[in-house]
Amino acid sequence: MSIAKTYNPKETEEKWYKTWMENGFFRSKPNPRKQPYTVVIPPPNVTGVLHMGHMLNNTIQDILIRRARMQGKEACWVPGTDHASIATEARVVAMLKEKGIAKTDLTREEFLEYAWEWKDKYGGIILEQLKKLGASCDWDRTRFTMEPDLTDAVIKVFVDLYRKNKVYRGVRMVNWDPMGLTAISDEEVIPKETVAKMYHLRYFLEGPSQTMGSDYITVATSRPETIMADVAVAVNPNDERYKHLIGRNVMIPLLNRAIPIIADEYVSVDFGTGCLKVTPAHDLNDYELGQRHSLPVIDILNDNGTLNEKAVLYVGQDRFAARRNIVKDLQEAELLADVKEYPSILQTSERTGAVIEPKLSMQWWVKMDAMAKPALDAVMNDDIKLHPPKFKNMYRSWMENVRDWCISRQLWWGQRIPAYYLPDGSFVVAENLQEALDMARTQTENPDLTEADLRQDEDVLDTWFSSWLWPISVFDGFKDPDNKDINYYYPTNDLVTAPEILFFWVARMIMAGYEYRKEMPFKNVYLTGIVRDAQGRKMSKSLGNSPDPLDLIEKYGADGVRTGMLYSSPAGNDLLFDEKLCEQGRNFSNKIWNAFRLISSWEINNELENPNETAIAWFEAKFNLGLSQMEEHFEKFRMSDALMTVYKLVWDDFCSSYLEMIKPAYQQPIDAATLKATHQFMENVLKVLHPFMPFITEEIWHELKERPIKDCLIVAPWPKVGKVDVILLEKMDRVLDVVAGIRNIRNQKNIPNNKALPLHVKTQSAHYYEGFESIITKLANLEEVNYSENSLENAISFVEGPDEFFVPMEGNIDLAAEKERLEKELEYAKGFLDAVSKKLSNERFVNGAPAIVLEKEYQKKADAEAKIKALEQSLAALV
RNA sequence: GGGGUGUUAGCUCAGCUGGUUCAGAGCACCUGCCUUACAAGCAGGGGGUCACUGGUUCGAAUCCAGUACGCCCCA
Repeated sequence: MSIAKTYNPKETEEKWYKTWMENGFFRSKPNPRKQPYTVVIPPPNVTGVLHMGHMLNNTIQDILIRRARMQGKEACWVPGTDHASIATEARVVAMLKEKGIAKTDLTREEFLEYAWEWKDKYGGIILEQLKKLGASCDWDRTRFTMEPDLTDAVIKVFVDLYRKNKVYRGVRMVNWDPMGLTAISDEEVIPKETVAKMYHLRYFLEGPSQTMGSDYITVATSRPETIMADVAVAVNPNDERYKHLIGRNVMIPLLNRAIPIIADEYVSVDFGTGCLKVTPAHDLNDYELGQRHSLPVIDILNDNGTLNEKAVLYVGQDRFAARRNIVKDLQEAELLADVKEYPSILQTSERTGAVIEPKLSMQWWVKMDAMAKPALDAVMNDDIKLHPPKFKNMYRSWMENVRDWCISRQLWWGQRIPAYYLPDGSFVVAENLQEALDMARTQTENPDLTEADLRQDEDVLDTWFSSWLWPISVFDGFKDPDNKDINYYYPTNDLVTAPEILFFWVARMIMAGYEYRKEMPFKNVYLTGIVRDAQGRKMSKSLGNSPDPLDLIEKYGADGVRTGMLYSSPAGNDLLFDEKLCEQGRNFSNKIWNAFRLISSWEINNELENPNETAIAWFEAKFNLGLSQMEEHFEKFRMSDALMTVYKLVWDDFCSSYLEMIKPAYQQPIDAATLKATHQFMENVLKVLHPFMPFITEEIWHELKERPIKDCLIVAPWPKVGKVDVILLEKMDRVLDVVAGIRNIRNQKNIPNNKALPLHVKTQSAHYYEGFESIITKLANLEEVNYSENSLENAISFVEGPDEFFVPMEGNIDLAAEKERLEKELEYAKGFLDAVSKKLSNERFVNGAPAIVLEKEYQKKADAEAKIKALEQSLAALV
């Protein structure tokens, strides 16, 4: 049989993904005999297409799931998408616009019809893409945050929290787009750097002036047109300039309304004039300041950005026209002291380009304090572990200063808030209209109320208000709180997500978990870094620096891309992605492929003795050591290190060392025992590689020998760590160093590899090399090995441990160079001995250091002395 | 402004509660090889004042303080 010289991922990937699906290997159902291992996917946005962040995140989840599955756990990875109200609505609005339809022309119902149509058409793309990556999700469990069951859950929770007084209605500052006449989210606000003008205005003190010339204070503002909404002037309590004025009143320029001077730490002394006019209706910080000091709120703007009658002056003018006019009037009244330019950031609307107006409006909120408490404790006491733990601090500072959560959005795509307003202005909150009507009738004592009298809230709920229920709702834990699935799979095990949403999402899931299941939603949170380009820039569509993951898979194979993603992604650190990493991944695939080719090319000869016992015992030890290191990395969620451990185990130990040791001469057969052991090793190697590189390993698993189709690697048992023969490993380390020493001589002296060399070993303990001689001979291509207690003349030598190795050169030696090399080595050894001796002659060290350390130092000293002696003899022999 | 976190080879990072010849790995680089598993490869090699300054200690990349620079979160 002939096997392709390079691995061909494409058909392999399709074939095995299909086979895994057909055999239901991804599927999971509660199995009391097995330990559950559960991961819920961070639901990608339905509008999304696969980007590098998803690649990293889902590769990691797949690795965890595949390993758990092989470990014999009931592995369940639940996939799904979230409805992404803002993004999806924007997408649908754009699509409608192309068709010449404006959102305002449609009713809510008509719009939603278009939106669902859009979702059905495009919403599944990203999940299909995940399959290309090899993601072994239980696709039968795919959920969507706006599907009926999950919507019911959201409504139920809203109503429940409202009744527990944890949801309330209150005023909040939103980003108002006066042109689009809608509130928009922070994400839709585009900051633009501009040079703004700072106007210095004179506010005269109320009452009789004390001294001439100091009877006013100067307030700096960039928005003079809002002075009519002023309710106070604030100064820093430590500001010597104004301390004496705190508590007095000043008059608003032009308007001549009196407002108080108040003191607040918020005001910075060195910005502007140190006097801040407080306009709670038109600035978020001012609003909070106003709340702290119980100041009134005067809103002087209409929704379209013109001034209303509360402004008294400039009524009906647009805010910018009003600004021009008031500046002129202030100047004429000599109330404008100065105008200064300063760099500022202007917030504009992504939709219309209009300057955003901070505007107070009625919103729905979730009270956070009570729910935050158990969620904070769970993380601080490590019930829920964050990986890496450095995020604990960040988590704590956020949870300790948590603000109430605004959950209403002025959109249509999403779950409509189940609050129903009555004709008298009051409202009821209920799971459905019928219930709402009953409540309304009771509340108003008016049995004649009809459905038509109720008006449901126009807003929808924040998408996070769906996502925070995800680990519970995907198992129908709200619909049926005691069902088999939720009881078995919850709490889930590991969550893999990005640090940016630690608060938005992770913290809130923890809150929901304790609120509704009295239990954490997951035990570990693995936080991945941000995928950046090689220059460290965040990958983004606008920069165009993000490769298309599917192109990469096409080019390097899914296995290659998976390993490429992982090579440089320590937990929580950003990953500087470079296509070269995928290339490295592909090369690794190829390496594995060729190891397989070699093994499968061997003909067996049952007559032969096994000459490879040492090599076999060694690799077994090496494998067990590697496996145990890998398990340790997995325990700590150090995926990159786990991969690197296998990488080196496979490439260096298995391929470069083990296979070279046992490889029969060209076209020679191999003995049965060695072949059997090697097959076993190969299978074990494939197993530990499988979570990282599922496709190639499954392919080789089946190529290696005929197996029934159900006997797939994906469900093969994970190897257990066996005994590690440490002594054997140590000996082989020295042996391989000897081999490297000889190869080095070859390199330096340009001796071709196919020329066999004699080796002379000067040693007191030739038996040390028993069992290894054939290995050294084979790897270094020797013709003979001699042992003696003497040096050899006319040879190049090197020292390993207590022994010295000589390769005769028949006069082909550069004596001077050789001498220099040995002297250099000798000098280093002497220096080292000096340092050790000094340490050992230091009484305080000898008294203070633990016995183990001392012992090591004495050993070091003895080794160094032996080495020096050997080197000196070699030098002597040179002459 | 507040808080967090980091600075180790050209790049990306390990280095746990101070103590092995401790200064490491992968990639990149240099040299020599198309040696019938693999040039997507093999063999070998060079490369770092562990950001800076001071302190604790018999001993510091590791602990402490300060400085510089970077990143993240919140305002």
